[in-house]
Amino acid sequence: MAKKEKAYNFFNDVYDVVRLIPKGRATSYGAIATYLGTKMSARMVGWAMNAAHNDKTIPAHRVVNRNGQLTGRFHFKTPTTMQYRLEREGLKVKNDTIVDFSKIFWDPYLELE
DNA sequence: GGTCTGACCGGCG
DNA sequence: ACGCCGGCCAGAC
Repeated sequence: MAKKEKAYNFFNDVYDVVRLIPKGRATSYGAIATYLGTKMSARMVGWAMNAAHNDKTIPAHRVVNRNGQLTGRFHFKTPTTMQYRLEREGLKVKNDTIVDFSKIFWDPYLELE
């Protein structure tokens, strides 16, 4: 029971951080994992996003991999939904990759301290 | 109930 | 520079 709750909190923390991502910015799975103190478990962040589909308040499109690549685009309704939303927020996406990702990169570790 | 995979990342050959 | 491999945790078969 307790273990399950712990895992649940981890997912919840991920959602919480993702929700804090400002419009027009993006972060990476690894950055979130690092902020949560489980940098080695960046995979779990992605896994958490998968479950995040249940909650539409989570801007999963603002979370990409360290390359700024929209690796999770196929998990949306359509493969272009993720790119469309990012572009609508003022970001530039080329070849499924965020242009100037390092510039718009939102690091929770720095922003949230 | 063991095994595999997954929206990742960093290190090593 | 490129490619492979291990590691982390949780869920699906």
